[in-house]
Amino acid sequence: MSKELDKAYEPKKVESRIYEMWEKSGFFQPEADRSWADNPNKKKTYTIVIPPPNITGSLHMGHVLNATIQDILIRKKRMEGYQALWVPGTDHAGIATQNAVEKDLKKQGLSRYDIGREEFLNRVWQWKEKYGNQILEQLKKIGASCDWSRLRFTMDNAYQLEVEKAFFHYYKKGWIYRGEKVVNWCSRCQTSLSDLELEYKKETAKLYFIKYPLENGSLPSGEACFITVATTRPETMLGDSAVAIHPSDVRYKNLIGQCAILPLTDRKIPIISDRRVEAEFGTGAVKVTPAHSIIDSEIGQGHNLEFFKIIGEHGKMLPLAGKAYTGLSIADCRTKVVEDLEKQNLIEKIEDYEHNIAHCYRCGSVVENLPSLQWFLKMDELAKMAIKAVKSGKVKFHPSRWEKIYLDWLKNIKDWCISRQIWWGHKIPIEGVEDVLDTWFSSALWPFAIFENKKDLKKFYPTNTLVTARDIINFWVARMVFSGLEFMKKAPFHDVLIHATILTSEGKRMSKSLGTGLDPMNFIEQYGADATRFALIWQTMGTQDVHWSVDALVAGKKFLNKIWNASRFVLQQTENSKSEYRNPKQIQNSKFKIPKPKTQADKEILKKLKEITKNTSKNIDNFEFSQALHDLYDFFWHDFCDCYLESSKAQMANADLKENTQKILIYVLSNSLKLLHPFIPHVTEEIWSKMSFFAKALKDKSTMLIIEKWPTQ
RNA sequence: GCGCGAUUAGCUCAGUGGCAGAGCGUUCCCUUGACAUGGGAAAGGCCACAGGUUCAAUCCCUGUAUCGCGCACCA
Repeated sequence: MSKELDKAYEPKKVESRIYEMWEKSGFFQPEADRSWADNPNKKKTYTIVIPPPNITGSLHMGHVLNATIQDILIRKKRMEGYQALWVPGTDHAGIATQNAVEKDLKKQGLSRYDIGREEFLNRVWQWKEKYGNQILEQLKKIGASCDWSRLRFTMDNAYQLEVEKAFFHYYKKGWIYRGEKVVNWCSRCQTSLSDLELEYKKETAKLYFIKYPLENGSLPSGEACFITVATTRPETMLGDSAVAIHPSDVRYKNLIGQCAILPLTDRKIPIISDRRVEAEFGTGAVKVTPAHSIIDSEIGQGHNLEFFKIIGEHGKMLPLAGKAYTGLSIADCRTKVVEDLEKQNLIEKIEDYEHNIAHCYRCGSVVENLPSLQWFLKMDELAKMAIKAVKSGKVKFHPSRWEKIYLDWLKNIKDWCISRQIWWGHKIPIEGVEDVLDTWFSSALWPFAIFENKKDLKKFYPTNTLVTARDIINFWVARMVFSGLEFMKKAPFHDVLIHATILTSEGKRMSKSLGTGLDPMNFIEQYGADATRFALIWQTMGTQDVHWSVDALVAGKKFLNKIWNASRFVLQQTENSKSEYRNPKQIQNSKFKIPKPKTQADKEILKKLKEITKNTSKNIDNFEFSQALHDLYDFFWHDFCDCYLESSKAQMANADLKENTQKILIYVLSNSLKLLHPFIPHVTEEIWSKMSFFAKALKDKSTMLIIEKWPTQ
């Protein structure tokens, strides 16, 4: 026979049909009825909230790995009888989405200012309708068993209320304040940025050594009459308020308290000492520009220096820079300042210098420092809470080394600039303010803000496991922890699983702009979702980054075919059997007896099955997914197919052994399918349904593998 | 500057204080009734380098090199 199963496994014929079947069954919802009784975990919940992808893009390889891991965890818990809930959703992603829509507008020759705030926001919502769900459809394609009835978006009405509540909660505590501080400013996005939103890129620049004349004309030695400072930003000298040196720097000891004449201006600026100056850098004397450098602003505050804001929000020089420079771009101003200094012979030398320049993480423009009126959230108490949660073990990182990234950031944290001067986002709920909140302010509330009704909140919060990528440990994980502690009095999750990053086969970062990105949808199209899941998990051993290789996909495809054909064999061999073991009702019955071995081969395979059952559970619980999959692969391919299936052929020719062998075949296959199901759900469900077909029980959805009882021995 | 990770077969990676492993690739044999997307066999490794601990080190310790990644500085 083989009219029921094709000779080769063809995912395209199967996957979308199976997914629809699951969706219709309602089994993605934790409330769904289970067919089997005496479930010890019936009252327990197991919850995962998805890291909500941005509404700007489509899934990349990292998303697929991320989702596959969550799906493995959820599917196993579901089969163990838990009320397993995986909440899906998307993030409005303030700057990122706004930029995407602006780019779209630009094609029509428009800017957001041309159409105004209201119309612009309309367009963003239209964008969200159009593209926002694309990524969710892709999640379905890979088999993610999310509860779609609980789909959330960070700008849902109910969610907006939670954000407002959170804002006022902090506000009333006095933890949110408004102030003029020197912040990171992206002059393209026209908004402030937090420290985390900066990306540093190495660049070769010029280091200019500029001579500042001393007020009294000469050093006590009577030789030089300048103090030389080194800078890569000569144009910012127009906003200098001081020259600073390290207090213990003997070279300049006598100059402290004196003044220098700031060239190109008519200002006298004091020479001060400050421990933050590094004596080894440049000449050891540094120009202090309080308005355009964060560290200088701290020095400036400490010494009561004047702040000259000479660079504006659009990256143009302001009047305080002086008449000759007003209106120039930063680059033009630099050229002119250098020329003017050279005319006066005030440039001592120019050296090449390699350093890091801050760029906007969303648009890539160079970030300026400038004083700006912004909202801040006090971080000292919140950071303490978040540190304690990890140190006390209430929140656990896997692998634990990521704790350090988290703790180091929190230990040295500054107040969080939470206002952004963009239009798309949660408006700051204070009269007369046009700013919106940093997108991460709302993401930080995700694990509880998604539960709109109190019953759900009580039942599913705190969640169990957070599965995410390392680059948002501080952006997101840390902020969720303190938000959860502050608003819910409980950390939002217990385990934080930081998974591998998927790199190209050369070990390069996958990136659209570099053209090194691979679209996982192409793999799913060509090899199927199960093979893609297999390939990702197969390669993600330990927590090392993965050098993506198509070989693993091929291996996955072959393995699926192997399972398919082994199943075909077992079904053929048991087609006319009267064994109760063919009946899924029996298979799923917890009282289902383990067949008795009659031969050495029987004994071997049953022993191996017992081992693999134990190990698979253990490995999944320890987040060792790849190990679990490798072991299952070995077991199924070598122990079951190469050894037992071959032995079974002879055994079935023996009338005394035939029926018992059939029982064992069915037993081992059905347990294998269960163990494999979290990893490769479609093919296993499809085969399972064929087994049901032989028992003429297809119509009963309670026989679906997705809710089968997870094997325990 | 500080820290983290890696270095094992041609490639991608597991692994263990006591004969070195997988997938893919390569070579040879097998068109046997689940599967040629298969089966059987084989070749291929000074486990980065140098010291140390040990009866024994690829594994533990110290150092070096190379690659990758964070953080800080980035005047």
